[in-house]
Order: sequence, then structure tokens, then C-alpha cells
Amino acid sequence: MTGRFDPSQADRRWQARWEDERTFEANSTSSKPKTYVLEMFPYPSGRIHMGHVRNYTMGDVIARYRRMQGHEVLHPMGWDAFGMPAENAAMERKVHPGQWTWANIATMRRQLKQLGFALDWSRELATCDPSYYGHEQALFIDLFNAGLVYRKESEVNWDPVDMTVLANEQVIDGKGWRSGAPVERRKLSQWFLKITDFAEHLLEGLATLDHWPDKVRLMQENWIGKSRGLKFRFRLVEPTAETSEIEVFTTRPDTIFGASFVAVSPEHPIALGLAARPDAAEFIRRCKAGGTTAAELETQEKLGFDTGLEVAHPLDPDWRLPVYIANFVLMDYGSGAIFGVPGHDQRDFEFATKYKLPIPRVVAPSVAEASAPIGSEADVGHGIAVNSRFLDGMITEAAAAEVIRRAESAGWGEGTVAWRLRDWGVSRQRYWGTPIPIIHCQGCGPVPVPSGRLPVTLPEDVSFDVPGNPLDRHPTWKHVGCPSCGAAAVRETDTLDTFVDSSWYFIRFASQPADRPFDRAEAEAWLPVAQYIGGVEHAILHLLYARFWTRALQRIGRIGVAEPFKGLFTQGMVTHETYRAGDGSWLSPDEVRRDGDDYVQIATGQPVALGRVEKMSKSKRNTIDPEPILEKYGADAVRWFMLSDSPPERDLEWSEAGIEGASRFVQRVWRLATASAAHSEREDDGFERKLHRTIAAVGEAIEGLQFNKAVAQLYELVSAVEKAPPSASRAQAVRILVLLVAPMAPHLAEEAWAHLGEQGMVADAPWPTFDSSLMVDEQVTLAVQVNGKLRDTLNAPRGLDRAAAEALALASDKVQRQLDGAMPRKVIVVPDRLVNIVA
RNA sequence: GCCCCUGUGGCGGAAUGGUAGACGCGCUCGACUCAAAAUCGAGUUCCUAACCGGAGUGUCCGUUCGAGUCGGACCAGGGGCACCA
Repeated sequence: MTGRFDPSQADRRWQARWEDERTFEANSTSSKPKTYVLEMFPYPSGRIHMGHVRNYTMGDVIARYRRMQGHEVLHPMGWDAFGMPAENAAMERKVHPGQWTWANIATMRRQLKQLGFALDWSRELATCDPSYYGHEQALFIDLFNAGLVYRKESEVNWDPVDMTVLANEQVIDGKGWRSGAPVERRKLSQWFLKITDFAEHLLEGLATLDHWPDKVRLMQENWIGKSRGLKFRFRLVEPTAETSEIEVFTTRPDTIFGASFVAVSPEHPIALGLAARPDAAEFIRRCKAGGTTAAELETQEKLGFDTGLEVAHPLDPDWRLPVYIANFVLMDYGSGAIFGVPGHDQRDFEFATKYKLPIPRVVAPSVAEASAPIGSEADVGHGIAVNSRFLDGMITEAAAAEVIRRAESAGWGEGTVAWRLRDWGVSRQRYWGTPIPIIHCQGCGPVPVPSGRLPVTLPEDVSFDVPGNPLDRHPTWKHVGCPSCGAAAVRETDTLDTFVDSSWYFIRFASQPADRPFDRAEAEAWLPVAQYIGGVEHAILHLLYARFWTRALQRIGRIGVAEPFKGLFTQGMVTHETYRAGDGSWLSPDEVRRDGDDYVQIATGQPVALGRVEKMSKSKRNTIDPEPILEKYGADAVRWFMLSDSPPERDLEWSEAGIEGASRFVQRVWRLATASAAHSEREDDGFERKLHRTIAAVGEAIEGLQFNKAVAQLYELVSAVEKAPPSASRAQAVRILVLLVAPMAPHLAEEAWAHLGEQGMVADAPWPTFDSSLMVDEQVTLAVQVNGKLRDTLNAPRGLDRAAAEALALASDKVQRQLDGAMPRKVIVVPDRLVNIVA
């Protein structure tokens, strides 16, 4: 059984053994300490890609490591199976989204199993299965009954040719991706979840998540966007039919005397009231062109329309400000109106410059600079209030407080907290999602589907020949009796955002009774997830929605956990070159062949343009299929490569050379385990030190998810063992090496473990322990610097005192040459590390 | 536009404010071999023929006995921006 390690045999053998013995099935009633390790579940796009392999390998190392430490580990896998690509496939290939999705799941399950992950497949779930989404509907109704669900009008991207709603990614340069027609913003009545009710809790909860990356907490904090300021009203000089005042919010009430205009959103009641005027209507119509994304709205040219209306300044009734309609004011934020302070806000500055409005200075670094004009851009800093009447000379914070105080006592405004966070719109005008379990009745309004009639399943007989939502045009599905009064009624035809599906799957993994979403006690035995791993692209939306959903379930008494993910790790992406054909379409790596320094499209022989190295993605088609690689090198080499070199939080560029190196390592370990080493009594204590240091370092690296460091440590240990003479301690080191390698290269480890004559599986073996007293060396290398520059290195016994270290350093020829007779002015000694002589 | 992150040899990267380049890839030379593959050994930041030495962690400035690491300004690349998942 010596010679080369043959993964094609070993992988299959051990995967079958783990499955037969149900090695990785989690026992919810175990008395061992429980650890829940979870990676973000995949969208079943067709085949697994390297990003999946990297993500699941990292989680697998943690899961196997904890298991070897004696934990009961829950490490499940499932499918985020609803979503748009299935509908696109249905349109392009005339295949039902369900059929397409389930076929993809079958393929990807088979591929994942080839990687030998320590997964509990008995808990596998797919969100497109009624046995999953039916429970989601029940939870949605619970939230509805708790008042956390409501309906309101909201804008969507509307394709006027295809007569359909477009996702942001389907809008390219302001045009629909299929029709090419300019996209319009259109209002639809849609379902929302009241995430803003939890804004304060979601913000405060971040402080408890000390095993999350700081950057993710910071991003969520900014997203929630708590700000304090003044909400106040401008009185219209001439009231309109709709209103006599305009409410605005500002975080800088201290700049109130710097106001030079008021601007309202094109959807603001004031704007809508002016729609009878042709010029105003035309402006509003222009504002509706283009997409709904923030990036688009904020980068487009700032446009304003002078309504001719005027408001009075709240602190000076004789001071009039013009009212504009402006395309950059969003109805969804605050009150849909702002007041412009061009001197101290860059966007207002650009607007005022364009429309030739005054740009006064009301904040300055000092009183002396009060008359300094505003330059080529706004001065957004804090400072001293100037040109601001009773505020003059006050610092920004005091001036803001004073304005709030006066507003409150005079009754024209009040200090308040504003949030950037908006409620979560969950309606999608699509087929392939969880049906929203609501029935609309003329008499009773929206009525939840009674729990006995759940799940509301999707009809199978649908076609995607015409754009739009097949549920909406289905001949029978939507027509039902009202559960309340029995009158003819219609089902809601919107489906839920797929982020809802992924907001509770981690609870369902922990507990999956047939008759309800989960058992509270069983779920709480596992939750929160000890280590959650996924892409940083989910840092805000998915993670915030899952946190909200969990807190909402807590509020309605379904679960006693507030935060679902105790530890979070955001891995970097796997990148690869991109290729484009002459017509600009993306080509996948296997459609391309290298021809010298150029690339050629295999099918056509046409030259291919080499694009940048980018994140592997379906849209850029630069994915590498792991399966042929797995067949060639085996699971352990692929896993090893995924963990080597690049720090897990950074991007990893796929390379053929890297996998070759990983494969060589697998063979090196195999040779060490199988080569006959004659035993002798000779011991080498330097070698033992290396072994104990490695045990400590590998464990520490795995716990810190620094897999590349664990890999480097193991390379060093392997080199040391290879050079060691045959001995009892060498044999012991080989045994420990196999254990240390096991979480990363489990098939190799099992095979080697059996070859060493050990009992049982390495998956069940205890993680090795180390003796820290055996880790220290009696000799150290002292760095000797002169004026901070390295001049010599000296060997010295550990624990040398300062005076002796200084004397040793000064005795060095190289030091004396540098000093050139000069007297040291100062000597800095860092014990056992360094001596720095300052001359 | 706004928020967040990242820049170190030919490449991926390592380095509690204390010897920059661990470890791997690649490359060069050598051993083994009839030859190759595999394997093993040595070398590999740049400048200088070599020694001595000098320069060097995106750029500039600062703090420090000492900066890849801390602070400031800038440049470049990436992620997110609420209907991709």
C-alpha cells in the first residue's frame, strides 16, 4: 500500500465510509459541547464553482477541528433555490424553473460530496420545496398578525416595452436588458416588513458581535445610519391646495442661516400638486426616466425646477426662500424635502452654483474668517457659527442645540433621531419565489391564508413565453374564496424576496419538524451559529435581514435568540481572467484556447480579448469548473490549495501551478507516513520543540481562521520530519502530522492513519495536545542595530540581562566599524531580541 | 456620488512598533537516470563583477532610538449602495 497516494480510490472509499457510519450526522440531544458551523448556502446555479469550494473547505476545517476537540458539531448544507436565474433559464431554454433548479441541485450535491465535506446531509433542505417555504409562509403570517407587515406604494424599474418589472441588474445604462427600451420608475403597491421598528436594536446588537469583522459592523452601522438633528417646517408664503408647509430634516441645524433654497422630491405632494402645469409635469416626467438605484440617482446630473413657490424662514418671517423640485431628493428618505445650505454641503453647493443661488458662509474655523468666501467646494467641517445672528461665535454643536431649543419652544420644529434604514420591501413580481400567503377580498381587505391551508404552493402549469408574472395571468390559481367571508377573492400574486428564504434557513437546519417551522428548544440547543462563513458581498443585506428576522421571531415569542450569528467570517472571492468575443459577449475559460500570447475562441477561431482578473461570476462567465480538477488531483489537493497562500479574507486567484504544488504536498505527507523508518533510541530535542510549536501554531491558526498560516506551519513541520533521523520521536511526529493535516486533507489523513495501524477513524481521533515548556529554545538570535539599522546578528543564551547584551553588542566588529570611535549616546535593549545603539 | 476594504520580490503571501521577504509557486544550477517523469540538494528583492556597502513594503509628509505596522494627505484597485445571490 505504499507508492503514490491514489485519491481516486481513497476519496471514494472514505466518503462511503463516513456516509455508511453517519459520522457527521449531528445529534441534538448529545451531552457534548455543541458547535454550529455554517457556510452561506449556495444558489443552485448549475455546477459548483471555486468560490463554493473555498467557502465550504474553510467551514469544513473548522467543523472537523471542533469535532476532533470533542464537540458535537452541526454542519449542514442546503440550497437557496428560488431566484431569477431559474426564470431566465425558463425563458431561454423552455424548461420549467423547478425542473431546472432540481436538476442543478442534483449535480451540485454530487459535486460537493466529491469534496468529502463533513456535512450532515440528513438535514439538507431546499427553499423552493413546499416543505420549506410553507413554514416560511406560516412565519410571514405570524409577522403579519404581529403588525410587522404592511403594504405601501413603492417604485420599481419598469420596462415599458416588455411591460415587466426589472431587477437592478437587468437595467443596463438605463435600458431594459432584453427590450433595450429606456427604463421608467413606476409605483406599485407592495409588501414591506417593518425592519425600521428594530433599527435601535439592530444597531445596539452590533456591539455584542465581537466575533464579527469590524468592517462588517461598521458597514451595518452606516447602513442603519442613526443621526440626530432637527425636524422642522417651512411655512409656504402662499399655501397650495395640498398643504401650507414643507417638513424637512437636517443633521446640521447650526447652518440654518445658511439656507438658500428648499427642494422637494418629484414625488412630493407639492410637486404632484403642480402637475397640472405643463412645464412642471414635463420636469417630473423627466425625473422618472432612469433606474431606481442610489448610485444612479446620486451620480446623475443634478436637475432642479423652480416652482415659483416661496417659503418663509422659520427664524425670520421676512426672509423668503425659493422652492425647487429636484431629482436628487428621494421621497423614501426623511420627509422627501430638504433645505439647501450650499456653503456647507457639497451637493447643495453644486445645485446652487448651477441655479445661481446665494452661497453664504455660516460656519468658519474662527470668527476672524467669517467673511472668507466659500471657494470651489463646500466647507463641510465643524467650526464656529458666523453670519448667523444669535448663533454667532458658538461652536457647531452648541449652535445646533440652541436652534433645536428655540424650535421646540416656538413650536416650529423638534429635535429628533433620523434613520437611513428603510423598511424592507419583500414583494417581487415573479413566479419563482415563495408565494405571499395573502388573499385580497373586496370586503375584508388583505386576509392571511388560514394555517390549515398552507402551504400555498406554486402552480406547475405556467409558461414564460410572454414577459411578466405567470402567477398574475394564471387562469385559475389566483381565484379563491375569501377565508373570512367566503366571497370571491384573489390571491396575492407577488412572491417573497429570496432574502426572506435565507433569513431563517439556519434555524430550520437546527430543527426541522414536519408540522411547524422549527422546535424552539431544539433550535436553541444549537443557535447561535458559532461560526458563519460567506462572501463579504453579503456584509450588509443578507446579514442585516437575517438579524432582523431572528429578532422579529424573538419578539413574537418563537425563539429566545436575538443574534443568529455569534462568529462571522467574510472570505475573499476567487478570481480569474475574463475573456470577451469580438461582439463583446463574455466567454468561459473552456471556450477559449491559448495560442502563444493570444487567446482564441475554440468554436470560431476568432481572437479573444483578454479582460481583467475579476471575481468569478456567472455573468462574466469566468468560472473554473472544479470537477475536472477534482478528478485529476483528488479532493485533498483541491482543499489544500484553497487554504494555502492567500489569507482567507483576501481574494484568491485560481492557478494551475498552485494546485500542482498542493498535490505534491499530499504525496509528501503520504511518503512520510508510509516510508519505513527504522526505530532507534536517538532523540533530537530541537525536533521535538518544532513539533510542539507546530501543534500550538496550527490550532491557533485554525481558530483564528488563518488557514494559510496553518498550511505554512505544516510545510515547515514536513520539511523538518523529512530531515530528521529515524527515531521514536520521528515516528511520533508523523502520527501527529497526520492528525494536524486531517481537517484539511481528510482522505489522505484517514488513509495514512489506517496505514500507521491506528484504530478507528482520524475523524474521531482527539486533536493532539502540546507542552509549552517544550517549545522554548535556550539560544536566541539578537539583532544588533546602530541608529536603527541592522549591522549584525549574534547568538546569545536566552535570558541574557541588559548589561550583558549591551556588552556583547558593543564587542561586535561590525558595530565598532559603524561607530568609528564615537561614543554611544543611548542603548536600547529588547531582551532576547534586539540591541539598538544610538550614536 | 456615498459607505467599507486592500496595496510588500517574477507570483501568492509572512512579519505582538524591534533581523522585511517565513512558507509556497516559478525560475537557475546540481544529484539520481541511458533519457525523462518523479524525487532530493543548493541558490533566488534590487543596485554593485564580487566584497564592503547602498536602496527597498503604492506616493508624499509626520511621530519614534526604531515604522510594512501608528497619524495625516494623496494615488490605484476591489466590494456594497436596498429587485443578482
